[in-house]
Amino acid sequence: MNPSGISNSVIKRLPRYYRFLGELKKEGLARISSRELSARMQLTASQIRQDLNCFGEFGQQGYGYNIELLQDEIAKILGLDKPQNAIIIGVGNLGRAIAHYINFEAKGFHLIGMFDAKESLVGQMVRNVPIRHISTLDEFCRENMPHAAILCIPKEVSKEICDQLIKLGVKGFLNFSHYDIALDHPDVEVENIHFGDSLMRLSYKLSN
Amino acid sequence: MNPSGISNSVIKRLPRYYRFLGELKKEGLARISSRELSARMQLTASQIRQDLNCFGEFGQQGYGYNIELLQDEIAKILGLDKPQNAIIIGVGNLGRAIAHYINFEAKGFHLIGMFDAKESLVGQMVRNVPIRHISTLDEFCRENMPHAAILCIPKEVSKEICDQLIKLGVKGFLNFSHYDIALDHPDVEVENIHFGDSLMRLSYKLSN
DNA sequence: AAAGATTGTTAAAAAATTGAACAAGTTTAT
DNA sequence: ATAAACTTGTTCAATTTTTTAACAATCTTT
Repeated sequence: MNPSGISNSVIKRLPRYYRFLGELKKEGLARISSRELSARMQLTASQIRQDLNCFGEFGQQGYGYNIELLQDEIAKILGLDKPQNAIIIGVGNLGRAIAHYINFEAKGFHLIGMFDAKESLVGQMVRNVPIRHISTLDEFCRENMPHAAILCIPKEVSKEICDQLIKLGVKGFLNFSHYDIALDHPDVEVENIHFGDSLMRLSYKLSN
Repeated sequence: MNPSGISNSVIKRLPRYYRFLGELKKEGLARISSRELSARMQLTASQIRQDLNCFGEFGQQGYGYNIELLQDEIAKILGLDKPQNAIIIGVGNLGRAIAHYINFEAKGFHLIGMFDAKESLVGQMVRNVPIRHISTLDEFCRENMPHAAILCIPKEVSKEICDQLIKLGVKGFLNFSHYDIALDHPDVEVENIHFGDSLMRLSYKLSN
């Protein structure tokens, strides 16, 4: 069990609930029962009720759940209603794609800066956010206090930047590098996305 | 337990073992014991021995593991020694970044094609692979038999393309879209990467 | 006011994961 | 050559996690 008292598998499922509820809303539906939702999501109704019950009582007997209301509640649970400032470190192909591709506001974050070591990139705007030189990171963080950093840099430079960011008060990382942040900094929240690992697992599954 | 008889958590750890062994090799080391490796990876020695024992006996009493040999064995387990043909569907910011950023050959795949619906992209080369028009997908697949597809397209078009690809014999997906492939096609191998979900989980962790 | 539906909650069952222990076999040092 | 020090593969038990089933309480609908 987590420090929070909520198991990891529940937390992992939350964004999916959020997404499905968004779709139901789009379909114009107003209410849904755990049984209907379970059929759609390929879960058991029991599991859905239990998952939600970790955080409160959002349904009504005989009625089910109000879709919009439940989605809002899950948004609150996920903290989406209080966006946190985030910066992107590394604006190569990946960093740039992330900046373009992701709707940060809808995922609980507000992108306030991008940093790279390449002088030629400095000053460029991506989605109204300017690329700054990595040497200005300290100053920027002291002034703007980002909560989270998205690491789109190679493993080799990750440790140094991480140390720096953590000293500056950054508490969370979306980590695309293969540097093991959590191992060196157990006090910090990390979400890892490792394309390579995912591909290797796919390779495994296809080979066996 | 999996069809294969190997638990998911073991499979999830395999790429990390592979990476760590690669680093040890780079450091010029030739052998390592489960205890040393466990200290580096923040696991128990027992777990490492048990994980490896799922696939065979790769160590020697009193000696430990030969690093290069063990890495090779894990490569074989992951199927990295027999690269599978892969295609990228959707060459927007994300697809392009993936194509540039990932060393497919090192992860068990061989990138043989990229597809997009935008005429203006057709003919462009990315890493020596040409972008083709999505209308030529059928023909291409029948001739080249890709095993895996990397979906860098929006949810709305994913279902249709998936159906098409599966009919054409594609067995594995690296899925960046929010379409639930596994739900409609339980017979197919899928690795999901959902940036949005990861960000929301990070938001949750930072808010609680 | 009765019938039907569905939640929140509890408790049990099942499954997965972890950790400790040790015989058997290797290596290293003397 | 021998003994001491290591380290694996493997087993077993313990723990934890996850899932499922069940039902009283309560709401909705007719």
